[in-house]
Amino acid sequence: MASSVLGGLTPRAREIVQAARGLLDEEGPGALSMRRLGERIGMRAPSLYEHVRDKRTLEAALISVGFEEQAALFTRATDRSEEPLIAVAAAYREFARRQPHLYRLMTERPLHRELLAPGVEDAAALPVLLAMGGDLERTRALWAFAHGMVILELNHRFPPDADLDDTWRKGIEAFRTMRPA
Amino acid sequence: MASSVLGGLTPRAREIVQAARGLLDEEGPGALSMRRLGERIGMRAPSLYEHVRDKRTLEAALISVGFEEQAALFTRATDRSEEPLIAVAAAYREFARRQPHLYRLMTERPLHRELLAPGVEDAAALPVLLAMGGDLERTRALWAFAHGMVILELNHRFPPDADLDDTWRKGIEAFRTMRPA
DNA sequence: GTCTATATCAAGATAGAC
DNA sequence: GTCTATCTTGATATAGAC
Repeated sequence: MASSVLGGLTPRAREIVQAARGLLDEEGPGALSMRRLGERIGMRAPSLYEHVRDKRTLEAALISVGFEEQAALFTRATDRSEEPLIAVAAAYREFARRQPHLYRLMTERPLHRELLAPGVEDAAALPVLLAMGGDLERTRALWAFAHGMVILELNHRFPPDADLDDTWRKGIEAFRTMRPA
Repeated sequence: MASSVLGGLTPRAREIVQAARGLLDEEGPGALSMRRLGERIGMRAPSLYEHVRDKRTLEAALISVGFEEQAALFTRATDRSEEPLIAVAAAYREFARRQPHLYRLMTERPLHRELLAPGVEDAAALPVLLAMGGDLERTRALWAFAHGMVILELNHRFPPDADLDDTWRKGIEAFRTMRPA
């Protein structure tokens, strides 16, 4: 079991969460309704409530899995890298581009941290913090830059002629070369 | 007339857009329904359609006004400033904090540029570009940082103990001290 | 454990009377 | 120009039968 979050569920609940993930990935958060979810696994929507508490809890499970995947991806990217900051930024962007809908779900609303699997958020943040030499505020500033880049791109807010690879490079360079406080 | 966007509307349409702005500012995008809007100005929802094409067009009018306000605010902040980059960043943050719901409306979805008043988007961007010495890609990187900071703060995504003033300072410093490409 | 039926709520938009 | 009535769609969630 790659995910300890999924591993902690009953088989039917796991099936539901996995179906939710498929629906989310394929059609976005707007398509993630209990009805559509029921359709996907051949069950009426009301029956889902026998296995998952409510929709918020279901979304929290998806978010927990997302954090697990980020933690693995970021750790792999920074391990043995000579430029961990560049590597983790590339990994961050890659995660968001490959799973844009999950990324939105994870960032566009307040986190219900009490519904998350314990520790998953910190586990995802740790490799980024290490890549920034342990400086919390600089790490958050880098995160803001990376999130801004990713979400503005997903929202098609950059002008069509923007050279985003170059923008990424210059932004990262700003953080990489700044002298420690 | 402070706004050329509002100035171009019939009186009734202007009244509707202004009521929409009030509703948005007070209760957020979720409360901005044609029904609620009708209530606010003492008119049934269907009658609104005599004055505004549809909801998307109405939202686009609000966004155009937002860009006008940003342009004025950013220009005022950078004029005669000795540190225009710091000044424009502060103004950007101030705009978002003072009108969080309008800010969301302006950034969280793809822009329907064809529905905007011509030129308003560029007018808001220009003072930022000037503050960055005319470098487009660096300006976009700064924008991504500022947007990331603002939207993560609005979404309550930073941990409660985060010192956001300090994070802003460090992020801006990274961009301010970076050597030109 | 799953079903049907239903409660409740809210949305955008149109037809046609006045 | 505004109204009432309505269409169409969709959501989360519960009650109670099987």
